[in-house]
Amino acid sequence: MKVELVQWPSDEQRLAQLRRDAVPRLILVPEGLVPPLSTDVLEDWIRLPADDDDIRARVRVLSDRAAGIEDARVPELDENGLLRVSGRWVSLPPVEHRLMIVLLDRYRAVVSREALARAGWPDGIPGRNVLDVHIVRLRRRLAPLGLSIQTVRSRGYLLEEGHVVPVAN
Amino acid sequence: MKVELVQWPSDEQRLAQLRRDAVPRLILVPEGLVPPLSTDVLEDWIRLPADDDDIRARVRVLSDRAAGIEDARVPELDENGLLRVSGRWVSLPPVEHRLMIVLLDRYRAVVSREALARAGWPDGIPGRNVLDVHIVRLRRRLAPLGLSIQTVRSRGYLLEEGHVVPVAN
DNA sequence: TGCGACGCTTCACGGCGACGAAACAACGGC
DNA sequence: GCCGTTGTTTCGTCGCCGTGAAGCGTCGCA
Repeated sequence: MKVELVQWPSDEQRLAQLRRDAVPRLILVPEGLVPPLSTDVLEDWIRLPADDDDIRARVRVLSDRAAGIEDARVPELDENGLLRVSGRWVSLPPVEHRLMIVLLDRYRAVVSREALARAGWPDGIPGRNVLDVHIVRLRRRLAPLGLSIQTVRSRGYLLEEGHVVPVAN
Repeated sequence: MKVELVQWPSDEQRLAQLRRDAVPRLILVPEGLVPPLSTDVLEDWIRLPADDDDIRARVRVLSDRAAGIEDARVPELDENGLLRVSGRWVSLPPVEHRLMIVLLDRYRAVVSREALARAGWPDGIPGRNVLDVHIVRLRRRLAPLGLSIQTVRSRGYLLEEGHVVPVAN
């Protein structure tokens, strides 16, 4: 993941934005100025003037950390129906658990309604509307984890990271 | 928490030990040498010669991070039924003690009701509802320690740090 | 352009089972 | 005796799941 270089204190506003967006960043602090401190593991700073290799070293570490956090963002489903993503979790009831297995198996790809129906109800689907209802319920349960199910009309559904709606101030 | 200062590369062995012990540490790197890099959030380095304030700043951040991790550390249960977490403690009666052993063994993972029943009553469970009642009592005892037992419906229970529930409007 | 068919979303409802919690009684150590 | 622990009963609550129905946009077709 790309690491942003931030001039201090001239880039203060940009720094605030990068912090909100959880973007890894290295703050360049001129001689004589106090660095802005944070325990955020995606933030680091370096005193100027600095060796290019030192800057590269700190950028490298930040980038590796971001990659590690990124890995933690891919959802994991255990055999008990517990779905974990980036530290948080929800428990999925039996039907939604079975649906989630195939959705995760084809993460970011389309899964047909038939495939979902077979996964959710191996003994045959009870009603014509059941799948739709369970998709709605699954959507609501996934939202707090930052996951969303997209509809691909007349093709099926697709699981992906939720879209972060830009907050209008 | 105390942050260790490490001379590089002369303190290399000590550094390895500190890493194993998860002790926060700041590595002092003389001019011209390549710093040892790690994504460990409890490790940082600084190029010499450095301003005392800069060293203090980095030590401060490491210390704050260690404090944050300290708060989240896993609870410990001794053979007398004393449960300690972040300085505070409670004493657990026999049944709850045995339940707690398996809950801690699978910290943050689901423990089935059957497993809990076997742990709590090795000679067979007396009644149908006993486990539920003891879970309730355990919950009340754990709450002051910031621990909570989550229900995973029809699958079991799960022990974790208590949730600070963000109040919705 | 207007209309209906279709696909999808969402809600409200009822049945069922799992779980929560209070209240009470029995037991035992200090 | 007093208090903490334990088991039991009982009742209330909540989650899960299927069903019916209303709403809405898209597409095909006359």
